[in-house]
Amino acid sequence: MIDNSAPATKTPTAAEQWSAGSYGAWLENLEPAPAAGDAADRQRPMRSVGFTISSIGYAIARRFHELLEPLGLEPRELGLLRTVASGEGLAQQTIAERIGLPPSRMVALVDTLEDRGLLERRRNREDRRAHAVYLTPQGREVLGRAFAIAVEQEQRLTGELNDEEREQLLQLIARVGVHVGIPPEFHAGMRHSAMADE
Amino acid sequence: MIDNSAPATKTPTAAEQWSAGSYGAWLENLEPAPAAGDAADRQRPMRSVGFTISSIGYAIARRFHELLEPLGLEPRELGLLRTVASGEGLAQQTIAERIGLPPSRMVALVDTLEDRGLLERRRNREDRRAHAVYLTPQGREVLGRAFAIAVEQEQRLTGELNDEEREQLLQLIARVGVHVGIPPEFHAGMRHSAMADE
DNA sequence: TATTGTTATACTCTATAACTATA
DNA sequence: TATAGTTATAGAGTATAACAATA
Repeated sequence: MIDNSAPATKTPTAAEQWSAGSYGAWLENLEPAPAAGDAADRQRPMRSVGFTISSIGYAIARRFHELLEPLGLEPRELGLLRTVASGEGLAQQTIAERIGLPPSRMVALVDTLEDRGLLERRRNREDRRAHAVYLTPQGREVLGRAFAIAVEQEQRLTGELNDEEREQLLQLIARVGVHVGIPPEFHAGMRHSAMADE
Repeated sequence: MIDNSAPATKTPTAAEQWSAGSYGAWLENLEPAPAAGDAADRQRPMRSVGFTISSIGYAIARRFHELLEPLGLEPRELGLLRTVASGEGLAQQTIAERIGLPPSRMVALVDTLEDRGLLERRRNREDRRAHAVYLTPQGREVLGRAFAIAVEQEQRLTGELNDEEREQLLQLIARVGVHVGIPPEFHAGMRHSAMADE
């Protein structure tokens, strides 16, 4: 049996946020969906910009996740490695704050990467409460390989666009993104507080 | 303590897929990230098409989730309502298959919407194992309101684009989407089997 | 008394598989 | 024996808050 008492004001999980259903599908016409049984109609791509960006964006992120698997690296772990690389010696919680993660979640995240020898914690001498986080040489190497994978995917994705089209696409998306607050440095999925008010 | 024995071959959760970190951030240069402490640099938008689409797409879906809250409707529930509307009287598991959900998950989903009076189950007379699912008048009304919300968001998102630019954007994204398998009818986040092989 | 990092805990979402009732 | 739907269960991911060490 299901508890259905309250409409739930809680923080939405990533899964909830992403299963956006097919909200833009009606934008073509007022029929709520293509006729049942007509498989061809159901294959017709959506004409909603919002729906299309979020759906394809989801597929791209999932694909990247798969591409990263040979490295044994989760996208979130990669995000952490990169953040550490951007300022080695930062305190654990400073990093957590920067990428919008609660400190308690950082612990396990850093643990696994430290166990794999990709980064290391050192006690800060001036404030012995704090852990300064550093990349290991191996961490730097893995970071480089992940970089190469990202570049490859980008090239595959945009391979058939010429430079002008690619620039055009980036600018058009950016103009759409303004209305949800362009997520600047870190992927919007990494933190839950990046939403603009609109 | 964390079990870090295996690199995890399991099905990634939506959260894992989405927290793509900032994989495209390096595409501008080989520096793994803007210099620490330089807040202005960290605000600089990414120049990676893949990163940008997935990050903004995430923000759009999350925003839509928020916009839907006054209706007390989750995006996934909306997806179900719409699918039911596209073929009323379909069996529960037929719908599940169509939107790529395991039958067991359909149960609670239909339960909550039935409890709220938005749809109803009727026993199929010819096969009394099957539940035919129908919208109620109230369900139809909520569907209409959700539709209006989706249209509003689309207009806000693309308000400053003219028709030509909007069409251009859709086509450019579609050309990128080909490489991850364009999710046609349902949002890629709704099912886990929509990935193309590339 | 406040802060860094850690651990404990409780809650949600999920897939799998066992179960029932019909066929 | 197979299928539609349901329920039970176990696992992962998460946020919150209590905790220890240090300031």
